[in-house]
Amino acid sequence: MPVTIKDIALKTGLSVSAVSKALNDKGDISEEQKAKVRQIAERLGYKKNILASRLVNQKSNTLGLFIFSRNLMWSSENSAFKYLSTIMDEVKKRQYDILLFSVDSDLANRQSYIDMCLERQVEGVIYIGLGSNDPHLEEIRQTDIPTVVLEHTLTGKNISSVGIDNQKGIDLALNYLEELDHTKIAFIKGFNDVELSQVRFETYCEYMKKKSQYHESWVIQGDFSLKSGYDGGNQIAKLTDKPTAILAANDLMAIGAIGALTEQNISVPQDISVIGYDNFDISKYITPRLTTIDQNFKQMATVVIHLLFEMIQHNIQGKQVLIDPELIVRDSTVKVV
Amino acid sequence: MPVTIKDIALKTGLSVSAVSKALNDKGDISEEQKAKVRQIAERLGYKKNILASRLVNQKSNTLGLFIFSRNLMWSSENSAFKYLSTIMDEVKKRQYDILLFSVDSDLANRQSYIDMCLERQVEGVIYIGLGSNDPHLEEIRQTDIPTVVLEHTLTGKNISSVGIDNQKGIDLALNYLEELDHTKIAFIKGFNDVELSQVRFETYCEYMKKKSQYHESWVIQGDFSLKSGYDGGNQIAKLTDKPTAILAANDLMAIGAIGALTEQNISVPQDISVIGYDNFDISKYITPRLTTIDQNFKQMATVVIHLLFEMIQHNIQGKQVLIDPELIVRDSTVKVV
DNA sequence: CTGTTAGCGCTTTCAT
DNA sequence: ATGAAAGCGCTAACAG
Repeated sequence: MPVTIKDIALKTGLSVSAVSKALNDKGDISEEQKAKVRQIAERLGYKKNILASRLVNQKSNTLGLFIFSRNLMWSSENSAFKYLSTIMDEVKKRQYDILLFSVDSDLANRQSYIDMCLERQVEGVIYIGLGSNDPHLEEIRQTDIPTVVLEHTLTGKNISSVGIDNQKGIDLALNYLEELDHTKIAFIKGFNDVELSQVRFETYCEYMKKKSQYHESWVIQGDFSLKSGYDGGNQIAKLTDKPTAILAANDLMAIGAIGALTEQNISVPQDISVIGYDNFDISKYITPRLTTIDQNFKQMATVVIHLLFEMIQHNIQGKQVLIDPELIVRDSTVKVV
Repeated sequence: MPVTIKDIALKTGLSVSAVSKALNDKGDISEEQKAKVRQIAERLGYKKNILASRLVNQKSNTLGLFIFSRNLMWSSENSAFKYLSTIMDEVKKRQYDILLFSVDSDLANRQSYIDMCLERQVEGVIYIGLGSNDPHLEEIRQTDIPTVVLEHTLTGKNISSVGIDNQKGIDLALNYLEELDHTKIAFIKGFNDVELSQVRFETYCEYMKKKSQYHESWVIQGDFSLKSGYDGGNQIAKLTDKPTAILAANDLMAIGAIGALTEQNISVPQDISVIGYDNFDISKYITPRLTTIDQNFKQMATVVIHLLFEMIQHNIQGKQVLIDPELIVRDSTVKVV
């Protein structure tokens, strides 16, 4: 049996409420008593039962965190982790706890995300990697719990969303390739069911169609994994009408593709230029060093927390924020000869 | 104001206790009433306040999770994430919640990890990436809360630890290099203050000293990051008495080193063989494909959860488990000519 | 300043 | 089968 406030009351001869006041350093209690209580508490090894205090305070000081795309997560190839450290720091600063929620891979069996949060009195929720056809999307939009969605736009009274301006990012890449005289550009897509993937692809499509250079065979379906990029690279290697450049929807697929091309004796960037998206740290260290689009994960995470607490504490309405991406030129892209 | 059990009691004309029984599907309540209660609850949008029920049940159904090495985490280059998905799944299966604890980077300012857990009535704790000179180590060892430590051996009445047999892993690598006739082997170390790093280095030391081939200049201090591997590679490139092989304490440093060597026109593996440790997914896709030591992260995570719940539910004593590593031969290593 | 009382939302004896 | 009452550990309003 852990020691409670009651035990301290008995030992000190004070009332429970006096002890509570002392422990919480309230004003209406003498310094002597405070000292005494603290000393006894220390000696008894007292630890406050935060669950109980949260119940009476009607305040959980807890945030819920959902991370999706588990398949990617498994291989630590998930951008979610890029945000995590910043989120943890910022949340801790504000004295909140984080409940890390899992989601059943079995769609049908899923309990409502909102219910999980409601039952735990969660004050705010963060979603990372939410799918654009997730069955609970509408429910999330309707909820009263302040919510921030990363990498996916969602509007609603208590919803903010933070993402990269993917259209701008892809345009950045495409325009750069244009400067290098590339017109035959292949695209390796990510998962179809996340928004950022759709936007990246659509931006590519529009550009290529505008240039009358859109060819089905240059569009490769990937899933953001290294493996799918590798497979994509092999597929492109087999093409008779090869592109001069490949734009991948993320760095990992770009790296996978480069691996495959290299194996097929197609050299990057001499034969084919490759450009990624994400600016993962590793992209700077592979050979050739990868040209890519930078996302400022840390900035995004900071904005997420800022928006969330604005909603929680000041009841401010949700906002949609798009962060500007940046082109990082390295060695995997070269001018067409 | 959220709807409570009391509201349902009023609406149904039943008592609070009857409603509680109905909601929890207990035996001593008629089926009709159960149905009625459930229907009203549904209509009112009732959600159980789990905090309250945990308080009375004296059971938090919550696990604490600590992830250290934040500096690495920040770049998603942390093996911690490799375990995370499995841990989340297994914990969810058992109907437990996970509290993700942050640790102040400011050592002095740190609240005791144990206190954080105690206050939240956490039933079990998992530590990933605990430093071997963490100030709270002794406290962790003393705690009554069932605890599992990953990647670090720690013994105590309620402590289990799960790790890779790092000595075996490094021996695997070294023996393989020996088969390839390498005698001049450099080593890129990780952080000095985590156990796995120490073991990996010591195993290398012993081997080299046994062969009378140990040279200070072949030992490079890294920190597990790509960058430090890159710097290490540059350092090695400058050596007059160059090694014929580099063993890095993890894949990321190996990849960084390869990057640097390549830039210095030292080709891997023709000039220098490189071998990593971890078998990160990416290692299969870079050029040259990296020879490395595999750690079965998923297996490790499964063991962690198994041990933890054995301790929590069956009061079984903690165990120290070492998982066997495996050598993965790829293209970054070659026989000395 | 200090103690008494009530109560957060839920569960569980124990009568009825 | 149902309800009254007590209580989990803590805090807050109010009296004294």
